[in-house]
Amino acid sequence: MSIPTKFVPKAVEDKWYRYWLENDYFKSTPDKRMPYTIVIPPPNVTGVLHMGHMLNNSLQDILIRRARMQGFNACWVPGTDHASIATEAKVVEKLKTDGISKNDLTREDFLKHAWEWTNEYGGVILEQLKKIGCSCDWDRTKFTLDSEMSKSVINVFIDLYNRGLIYKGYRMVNWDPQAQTTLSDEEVIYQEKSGNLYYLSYKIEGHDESLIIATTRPETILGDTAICINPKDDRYKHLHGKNAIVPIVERSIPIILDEYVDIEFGTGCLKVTPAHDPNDKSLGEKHKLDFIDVLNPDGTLNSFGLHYEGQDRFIVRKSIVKEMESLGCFVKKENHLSKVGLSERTNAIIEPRISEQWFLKMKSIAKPALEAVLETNEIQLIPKKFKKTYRHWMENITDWNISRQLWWGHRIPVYYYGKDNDDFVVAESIEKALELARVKSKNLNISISDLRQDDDVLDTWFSSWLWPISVFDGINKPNNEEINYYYPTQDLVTGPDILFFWVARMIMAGYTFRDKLPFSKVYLTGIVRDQKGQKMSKQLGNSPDALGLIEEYGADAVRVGLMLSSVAGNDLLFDENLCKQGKNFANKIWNAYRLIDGWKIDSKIDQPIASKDAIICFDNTFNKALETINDYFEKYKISDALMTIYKLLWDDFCSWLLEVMKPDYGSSIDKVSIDQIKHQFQKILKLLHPFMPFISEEIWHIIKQRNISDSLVISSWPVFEKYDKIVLKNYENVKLIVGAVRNFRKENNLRQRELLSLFYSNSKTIEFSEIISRLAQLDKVVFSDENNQVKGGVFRIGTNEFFIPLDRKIDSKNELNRINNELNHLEGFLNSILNKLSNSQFVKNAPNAVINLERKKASDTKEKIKNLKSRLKNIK
RNA sequence: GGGCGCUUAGCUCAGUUGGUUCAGAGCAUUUGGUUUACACCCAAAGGGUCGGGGGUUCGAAUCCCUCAGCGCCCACCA
Repeated sequence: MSIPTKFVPKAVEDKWYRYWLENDYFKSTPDKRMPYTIVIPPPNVTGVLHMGHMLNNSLQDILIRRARMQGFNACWVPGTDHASIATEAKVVEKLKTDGISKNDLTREDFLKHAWEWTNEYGGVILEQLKKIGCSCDWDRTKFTLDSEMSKSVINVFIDLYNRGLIYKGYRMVNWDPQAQTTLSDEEVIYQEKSGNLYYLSYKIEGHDESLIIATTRPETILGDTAICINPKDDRYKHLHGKNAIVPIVERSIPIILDEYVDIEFGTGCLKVTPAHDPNDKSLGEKHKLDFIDVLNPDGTLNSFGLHYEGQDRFIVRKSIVKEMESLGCFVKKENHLSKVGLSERTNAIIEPRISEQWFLKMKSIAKPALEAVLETNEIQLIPKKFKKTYRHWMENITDWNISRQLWWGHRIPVYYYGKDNDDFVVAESIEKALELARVKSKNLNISISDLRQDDDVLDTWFSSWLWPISVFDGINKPNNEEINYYYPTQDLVTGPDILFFWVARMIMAGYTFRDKLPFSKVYLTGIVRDQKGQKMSKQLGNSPDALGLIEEYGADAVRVGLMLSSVAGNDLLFDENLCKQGKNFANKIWNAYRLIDGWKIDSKIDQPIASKDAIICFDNTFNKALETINDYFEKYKISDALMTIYKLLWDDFCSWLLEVMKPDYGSSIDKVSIDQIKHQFQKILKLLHPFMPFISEEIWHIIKQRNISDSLVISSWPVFEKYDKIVLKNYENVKLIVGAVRNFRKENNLRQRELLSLFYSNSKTIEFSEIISRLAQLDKVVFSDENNQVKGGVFRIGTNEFFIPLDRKIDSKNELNRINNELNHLEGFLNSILNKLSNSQFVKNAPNAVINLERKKASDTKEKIKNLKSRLKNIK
């Protein structure tokens, strides 16, 4: 036999992927069918495939492949995200290794480098997705910086501005003094660091008395504009309404009252520096304090720093303490553990800094998005537990800071024409801006050279929140055929970590720009962790090489490995052993095919009854499994669906069906049987296809029969047919009997192939006895009520008693033990039932069905006990 | 600090509205097997007071309270 005993994935994966592409099986265009659409969560354009992507995209592929087989017009739109911050940082770093500093480049030059980088590395990840079998419509590939996509973003900005939802405001941002840029909150890593807490005294105006504040950042003293105390703090009641004097600058500042101050912490007196601390900023706004910024962008003090101007903030921290000492204002210092924000990129200590940013008002657009998930259930989150998190965020939503001080991204379409803060217009092009500026300023002399576009770009999410709409160009051409057909999409598969950043905002965008939901189901995967429960990351180096895994185990196996452990919303502890399990499974499938393929067919042989019965049993089993699998899919229990298929193939198909139908060595199989087996196998391959597309397609093509469509990928999902519960019950019984005979052999050290006979009593017929004979190596399975006369072994299944004559000493000790154990168990069980039934409360309160059930249990158990006891007597 | 969630077999997890023998699955482990598809195999076995305590109920893994441990999100103490 030339077929290898082990499945070799490499040999088939590329072949079939190419074949699918060549035949345009993944392509979708609007037609009469119902659409089933998924938009991919666009990975970073310069990213490389990691385990999270594998999980995510395998799931999407499973959903889309099944939908395709179900007859939907399946459309999976792929693409990549420009990922402003991450990409810009990478480019900056790369330039640095080439000896180029970003600060030395013009915006245009920098963007040229960035595009070069993007064109070189961009899309690598999409190629990697193909390796795991993703059936995206690649002709639709989008990039968030494509001109069409850009236009959508700009149009949306203009639209929102015109609706009065976008405004300019001041906000405290994370400033990286080393890179001289703002960072998003996500790029700030908080670390516990031990530092000092300095106690310093401030004079009270018009008094001899002082008050003592505690601070970790003495260098910001020069920016103090108030002292804050808790109004309930009895120690300081006498200070209400007074002023204090900031040492060194000798500035008089008010003593304000706010419950924000923790009486317990430090001295209960807080110095307020609104320009350098987010909390102080809100105090400053609330109490209308002055904002004094004492820092330059590079982290040195500015002119407000007086004689410290030009010195680094950390040097000033030390010297200012010394100066305070000499002034007699220093009281003491304590060790203090505090969290310090560090830049993820440069490791520099972040300075909170107030700057001008663009904001989007969220309250009004959040409303329909909140209702859709919590009230109408138009959009479902899977699992449901995320609804609460979603609500919490949406109800407390704050305005969205959409500007970033970066170059790589969609530049904010705001053009300034004058010196005033309000001298700007919002327009899609500079020409248009000129027109508007002339109108707004009533100055026709303004020319293009007078216009200056805002330097900032938009937050990356400000483009990705449009993704389900913009990939179909639904912003620019709101009535085009594609958007009307594909939108709203069906399922979105993504991680819970971007529920707010992305999912919630897409929902808001959907209702804001199309008045419709963007998708109806959101499947939130877990985060892939290693076995210690740590998040997989490059820094930790605990992330397995995704492509390496495919290389080692095969794409199908890796997909199975991931799916076996992935319950929606639960983090999964990734274990390479799961891939091994997937590989073993692939091999099992492969060998099932090898077995079938190796049989000689003889069309003159009649089909044995056992084979005919086995097919009946399997067919019913299949339909029951199909019902379960479909139900699991409905509930997005993908791993359960896979496990059901796994067991269907491994246990029911291989261990039972094939074992029954396998012709004896050297014999041939009849035509009917082989056709039926292939038919059943093909149905399983269909179920398998979404999970294991490559191996299923490979085997499909080898065993396919003439009247069957070309490719599995476009074949139809099996249609559920009603199954016969009685058949299944009898089949279960068969399995129990076979198992019992096998046990009997084992206990008595009988050889596998030694023929035995089986007699049974208490039941006139045993269904599918031919199957039992074949699998348990019996010459007959017959009814007899006289089996007790002969020597042999006995076992019981349900109420039926079985007897195997054996002309040889059998080990009755085992049997005695077993019967006694069972008797004990049954008697205890019976007792508990009888207790229950004699409990008047139970009889009074429990529903009739439950009571009847208990009665039936009691009588069944009594019967069993009676049988066992008579058995016991006979053995003795 | 605020909010949410979790705790079931050695591991990863199922367990619908409380009610059949409901305590489950896969993997792992142990034992036994195989000249006739697959040792990436076959057949079987062991293994859990459902985190602790209390309550509601005729009846609790399931509902309530409480304690302990773990995790996530948000806001962060000068």
